[in-house]
Amino acid sequence: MPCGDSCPIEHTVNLIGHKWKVLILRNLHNMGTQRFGDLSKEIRGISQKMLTQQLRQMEIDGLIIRKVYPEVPPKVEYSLTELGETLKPVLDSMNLWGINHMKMSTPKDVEQ
Amino acid sequence: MPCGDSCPIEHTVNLIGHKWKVLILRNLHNMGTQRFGDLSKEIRGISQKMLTQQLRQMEIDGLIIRKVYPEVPPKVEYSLTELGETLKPVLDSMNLWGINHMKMSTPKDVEQ
DNA sequence: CCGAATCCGCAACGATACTG
DNA sequence: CAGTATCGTTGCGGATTCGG
Repeated sequence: MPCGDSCPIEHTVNLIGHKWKVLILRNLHNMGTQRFGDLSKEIRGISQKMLTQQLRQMEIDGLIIRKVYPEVPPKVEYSLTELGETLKPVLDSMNLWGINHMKMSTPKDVEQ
Repeated sequence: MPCGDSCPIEHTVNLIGHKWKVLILRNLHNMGTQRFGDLSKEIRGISQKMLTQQLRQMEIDGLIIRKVYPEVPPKVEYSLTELGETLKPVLDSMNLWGINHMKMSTPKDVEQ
């Protein structure tokens, strides 16, 4: 992995070119600040380890903010940074494409 | 495991929510039809196995077309399908985000 | 109790060598 | 040239455990 960021889209891909990251960002965009448990429940299919791992990396990359409340029971909230907010057009385009090209197994049942 | 196409963006992610797929699509978009060796050289960092694997899946998903020339030496060309072409807005938004937020000397593009 | 860390089994991945 | 085969390594999911 010599390069990685030689092209603009490669930079983007290195930050959000991962299935779970996109879904996490989608959740934070739609729902706003969310707790770990909320994300875990909403994004069913993701393991706790994967969720933690991706959240940590996205925090390092400056896409999200991790706020820990030193309380009992533990409470950790995740929210988008300004940089994370700027990804909205990308998420929107992906969402729009999904709407237009999803296999309509149940006709005209496209909820949006 | 209802791996999810319950949401539009999940459908998109299931098709192109992978680092290499995005880069492959980017190449086919920018360069047009390309041979296996071309993709392998342009997308340095990807292994042949990974390239083959992702190309096969994208062919199954109807994003690209694989054209084999029954010759010696072998010649295989990959190109975008109509469906694959429709992903251009998504790739463009990712590329645009990369341009605006890549850590480089874009003087004052960072403002939005 | 919630969020994260640990161990383990398995699938994915990279590098190399080989084939048609 | 365009893959396939094999192998060693890494990454991931699941269950369990820790820690506040």
